[in-house]
Order: sequence, then structure tokens, then C-alpha cells
Amino acid sequence: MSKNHIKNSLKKKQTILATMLELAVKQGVHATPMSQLARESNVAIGTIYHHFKNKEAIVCEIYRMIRQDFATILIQEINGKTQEEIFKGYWKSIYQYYISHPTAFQFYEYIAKPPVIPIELMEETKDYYRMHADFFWKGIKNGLLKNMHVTLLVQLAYSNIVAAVELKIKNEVSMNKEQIEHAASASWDAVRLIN
Amino acid sequence: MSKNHIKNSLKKKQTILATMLELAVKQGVHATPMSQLARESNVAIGTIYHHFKNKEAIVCEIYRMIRQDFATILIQEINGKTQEEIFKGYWKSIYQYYISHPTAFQFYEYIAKPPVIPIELMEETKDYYRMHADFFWKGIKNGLLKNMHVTLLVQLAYSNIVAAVELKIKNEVSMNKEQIEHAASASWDAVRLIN
Amino acid sequence: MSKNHIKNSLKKKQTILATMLELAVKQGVHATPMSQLARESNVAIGTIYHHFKNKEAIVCEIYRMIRQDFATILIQEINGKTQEEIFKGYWKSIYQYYISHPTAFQFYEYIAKPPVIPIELMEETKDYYRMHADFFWKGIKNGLLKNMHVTLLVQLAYSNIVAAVELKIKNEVSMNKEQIEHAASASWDAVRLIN
Amino acid sequence: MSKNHIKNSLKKKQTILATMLELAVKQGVHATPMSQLARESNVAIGTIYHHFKNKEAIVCEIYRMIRQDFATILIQEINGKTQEEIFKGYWKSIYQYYISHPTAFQFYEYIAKPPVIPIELMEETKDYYRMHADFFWKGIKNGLLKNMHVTLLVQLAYSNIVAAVELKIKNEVSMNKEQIEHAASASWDAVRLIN
DNA sequence: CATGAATGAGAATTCATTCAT
DNA sequence: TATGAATGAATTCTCATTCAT
Repeated sequence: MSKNHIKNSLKKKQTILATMLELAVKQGVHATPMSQLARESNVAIGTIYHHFKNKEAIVCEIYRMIRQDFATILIQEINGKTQEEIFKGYWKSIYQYYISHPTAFQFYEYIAKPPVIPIELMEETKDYYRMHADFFWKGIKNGLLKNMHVTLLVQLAYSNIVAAVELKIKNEVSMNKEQIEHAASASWDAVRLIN
Repeated sequence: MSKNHIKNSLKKKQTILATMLELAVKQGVHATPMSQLARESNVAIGTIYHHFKNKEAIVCEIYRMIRQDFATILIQEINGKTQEEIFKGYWKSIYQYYISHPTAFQFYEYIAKPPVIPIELMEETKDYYRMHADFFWKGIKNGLLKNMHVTLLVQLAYSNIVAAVELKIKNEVSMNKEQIEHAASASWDAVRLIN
Repeated sequence: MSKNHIKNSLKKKQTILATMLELAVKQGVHATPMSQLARESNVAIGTIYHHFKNKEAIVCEIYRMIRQDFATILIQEINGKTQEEIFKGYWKSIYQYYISHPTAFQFYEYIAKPPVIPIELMEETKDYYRMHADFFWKGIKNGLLKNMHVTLLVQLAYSNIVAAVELKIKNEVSMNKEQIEHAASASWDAVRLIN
Repeated sequence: MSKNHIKNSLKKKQTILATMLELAVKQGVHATPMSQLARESNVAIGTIYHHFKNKEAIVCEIYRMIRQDFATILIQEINGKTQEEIFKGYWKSIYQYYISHPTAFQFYEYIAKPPVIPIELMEETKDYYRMHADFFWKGIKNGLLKNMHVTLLVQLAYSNIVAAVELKIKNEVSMNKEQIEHAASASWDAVRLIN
């Protein structure tokens, strides 16, 4: 049946993507030869090139997949009355996504940089965050957040999430609910206007 | 004269290191062949191998150089009475160092990761920061800082510096004295115990 | 209906042949992958292999087709009383065929060489010209043509036709009736016995 | 001694060129892998790439070498009083060059076509023949040669030389002095104005 | 008859490193 | 110290061909 054909084909493509994600994070993209990717995906080298134009195309597709996942999280409704609750809601969502997808995190933070990912593709990504910059814009106008360059404000908070995730990934020490809440609060203190 | 010999020799070694730093940041280490390094350093390939065991040795020496520079900054006396002043003093010192040595920053943050730098060498680096962990330890005990995992506290602050430097490096937008003070304050708000 | 089946099938086979002829002339046989041939013929790769044993078989079939076309021209009756008129008649027939089938010309002259076309197949081709060698044999015996190695005599004339066709193909400059007559005369002067 | 260094290096380069010439003519450029070229040249693959940018560069250098050889022949003084003697002088010089350098002949006539040789490089070659077109120009003006498109006149004669050389190359039958003279005469009859 | 996913041998090219001078 | 020609293992990618549907 033709449907099975397509199903199997898709499965192979998915396997290749998953294997590359894993190997890229473990060894780096340069240190992952196509031969190894083929072997560990249980496909022939030719099959990889049947599905992807070249090595870069694989890495780019992984990048797009993760970005999409990430976007889904950012789009979701946060149930919070105050701005503080909304801020912490996002903080914890992203933290949780990264903690439960450590490979995605490592790929996104360590691997997905130019020239591995072409600059144009990375530029596109900005559009995915536009909506959240608004959150900060309004906060500044309301006098709720510190009056700083918006991007800096965003990065201050985001860099804290990354730091927290790294603690878990590197040290194999995770935080309990209370500690996460505590860390999110610290970020909130960094961005909110105090007094 | 033998002195000149040595002088020229040192000069060549320095040139090789400087060229590699530049190329590694611009293109990545993997994308920088020894042949290009030789060409752009105006030396023969053999000369590179005369001064360095292999490619990795060059990258490691650059890593050590920057780490030393960095340590010098951290060891310097900060003139501040309060803990807040000391914290901000370090914050701004590191920020200034990175801003005035952008290539070093990029090398340290983007290039100097395993497996490019061997894990053992990176582990060593922890010793350089031990003293500053103390600053945070005491702060927590005094009830001045938030009661969190010290490493997280340190990373929260450090990640903020990196975020601020990246803003400048990527967007070519730098901050004036007041804005830097403002950003350091935000970090301080993140780590200090409020109320 | 089965007839349509066969019709469509023949059509596909013809399309494949025509596409390969075009691509082989434009890019060379080696530089024409089966995948491109399939794409530009609007058929699947499998379909090509349904009609032809392999790549060589396609090229050989094109070769045979052109050779057949060519033979048809050589067999045709030339209305001429004198040997000169007959010679020029053939000369102009071949010239006209090549001019009106430039792709066939280029395939025959530039592509259809061993090892692209197997030597055995090329050897066969000699039979197609045997009859015309006779024309030259007799001419020599009659004292009408120069007394030279027959093959050389034939090739002297044929190479002139090729030279004339190339002029048109490369320079996009064609000859009018009078000029063609003139060129054929030149060839005739080359082969005929003068004085 | 450094001189020997260079000498050996040049020798290897020459060997690579000579081997490629031979293999290209025997098998075609596409059918000659770099691995075979390296093996039969008794050098490592890397050595080939040390001397040549890529496969094309080797073929182009061979082309230039032969063109240079060829130009040397065309530049040489021909001792002939009449135009006929000069024409035949050139005819026989080229014929002899090709007969004594059959590999060069085959490379030039069968291999050195686009896209193996880039069109720009082939275009350059026209300059090498400019001077000889003059010979034909004058002949036409003088009423000595047939009044035809000069390029055609040149090609008519040149194609005859090629035909004669091919006879020898393919059939392994060469012509004696008288026969060569005879063939050159046939070409002369083709181009000269009769009556 | 037609399809196109899958295959893997083989091709071109790169590049860290060696070593004789 | 300095040189750079030489090396060849390793890498990316191509492409003719097969075969299950």
C-alpha cells in the first residue's frame, strides 16, 4: 500500500533527524560524519541524501523543528492575573520545556550558531519573539519594569533561564518546585522596577 | 644576534596565536585550516608545528591566555564599602573587559567549549573562580543575598553580563555609563535578598 | 483501452530518447544523471529502466536512430548525370540533413565516440557506407578522382562537410544556396583529378 | 640542496600532467579518477592537489601546453616561394606534429571540448590563429584562393589535415612522403581558385 | 506499465601532520 | 629556527541501478 510507503519513508527521515540531533549535541556537527549518521540511523548514506540536500539542510531542519516547538510554548495562554504572574509563568514554561528536552536545549544554545546555521535562517527567528517583546514594552510604559533597552531586558531574563537550565544539565542537580519559583523570582526582581 | 632571533621567534608565535584567535572567532576552529592560519600569519606551516604540538595546542594556549587576563581582573582590588558596591564593581570590570576585548569574549563564550577545549582544561578553570564563590557564600550567610544554590546565583549574575555584552557585540549598540550602572543594578536586584 | 496504453508508452520512450539527446549534447552524457533525465522527461526513474536496460542502452539507441536517418539520405536516388553532379548531390544532402538536425549532428560528431558508444556498435556503422566507398573506387579507376587511399578520399570530403556545418552551428552564420554550391565545389576540387 | 627540491617537485608535476594526458586520451577525463591518476603517477592524491587546484586545472594546463607547442609550429618560418608552397608547408608541418604527437592530437581533437575545457579558455585560443587567417585573407584578395568565408576556407584545409591524421591513428597506416604531398595537394586544390 | 524510495560503491576534495633540507 | 612539498586517511556527496508496491 502506498500509504505505508510514505509512512516508512517519513519514519526514516524522522530517524535521521533524531539521530543527528543526538550526535550533534554529543560531538558537534563537524565531528559527526555522514557515515556515522547513516550507520546509527540504520539507513544507507544515499538515503540521507534522498531526503536532504546536504548536511546543512539536516541541521537547519532540526533548528526549525525546535523553533516551532518553542513557539508553541510561547503562544500558549498563561493564566495569571498580575504581570508578575504572567512573567513567571513564561519563565517556568520555558524552563520546563528545556529541562524536559535537554537535547533540544543544548542544540539550540550550543550548536545552532552561524556558520552552522545560516544567518538568514537565524534572522527569521526574531519574528517568533516579536509578540513577547510587546509584553516588555508595555511593562516599561506602565512603570512596572525597569526603563532599559527592551532587548537587554528580555535577554537579562532569558539568560537567567539558560543559566538555571545549565545548572541542571551540567551538574545533574535539578531544582524542586520551590527552588524554581525562587529562581523565577530572582529574574523578576532583575527586570521589575523596585521602589 | 641571538636576541633578535628569539625576539622574531616570539613575534611569530604571537602572530600565530593572534591570527588563530581572529580566524576561530570569524569562521570557527574547524573551518580554519592550518594552511590558512599559516598564510595569514605569514609563516610556513612547518613553523606553526615548530611552536605548537598541534592545532589543539594553539587553541588551548589562546584559552589559557584569555583565562589569565580574566583572572587578573578578578583579582584586582575593588574599592567599595558595601557589598552592593563590590558586586557592581566586579560586574562592571568584567563588562568593560569583554567590551574592550570582543574577540576574547566571543572566543571564550562561543568557541571554547568541548570538544574543542578538552574537558580537563576547562575543569581547571573552576579554581580561578573559587574565590568569588566565597563572596556569594558569605552574602547568603549574612542574609544579604537570596538563599539559592551558589552556582546558580553566580551564573544568574554572570549570564546577565554576557547578555549585556552580546547586546553591544551583535547590535553595535553600546551603553553609556548610566545605562551600565542600571544594568548592573538589575543584576544586583536579581541576587540580593529583597525585604 | 490497450491501444492508448501502448501509445502512451511509446510516447514516453520517445520523450526519454529526445530528452537524452538534448541533454547529452548540451552537457555531455557523463554530466547527465538519470535523475535529471527522468525529471526533464516527466517520468519516474523506474520508467526509464522499464524501457531501457541501462544508460548506455539509451545512448546507443539514439546513435542507431541517427545512423538510420543518415542511411536513408545516403540511399536516396541522386538525380545527376555526371559524377560531379552526383558527388555534389550527396554533399549537399548530408549538409542539409545536418543543418536541419543540428542536435543529431552534434551528437554524432562530438558525443558518439568510444567509450560512450561501444566499439562494436561503431564498427557496424562502416557497413552503412560501403556502398559509397564504391562510388569513390570507381572514380579512381576511371581516372576521374585522385589516386589516393579511398578512406582518405572519403574522409577528405566528409571532413569538409563537417567543417561547413560547424561554421553554421558555432557562428550562427549560414550559407546561401550559391555559397553551399561553392563549398561543395571546393570539396570536389579536392577529390577530383585535376589535369 | 634547495634546487633539487624544486627539480623533484617539478618532475612530479610533469609526471602528473603526462599521466593525465595519456589516461584522458585512453579512457576519457570522466573515466579517469584522481585515485588512478595518483597511482599511475606514483604520487599521493594529496600531492596532485598540492600542485593543481582541481581536476579541471590539470586538464586545462595540458590544453595550454599543447596549444603552446602548436603555436610554436605555426610561428616557424616556412621556406616557400609561392603561396602554394607556403600552404603545403604549413599543412605538412601540422600533419607531422600530429603524427609525431598522437596523444596530443587526440587530446586536442577529442577531449579538449567544453565543458571539459571552459569556453573562456577555448576562446583565448583564437588569438593564436589570427596571424594565419591573414594568409587566407590575402590569398582571397589576390584572386589566388576561392572567394569564400575565411573561416570556412581555413577549416576546409584544417579538417583535411585532421582526416589524414585520423587515417594514420585509427588504421595504423601511415603515408609515405609522396602520399603526404598528394594529400596536401588535394587540400590546396580545395582552397585555391581554379581557372 | 509505472513509480520513486532505497542502496552503496566510488568519485572529488580537504586538511592535519610529517620530515628532509 | 624555519621551510613547504608530500602524504593519505577521512569526509562529503553523486548517481546508476534495484525492487517492492
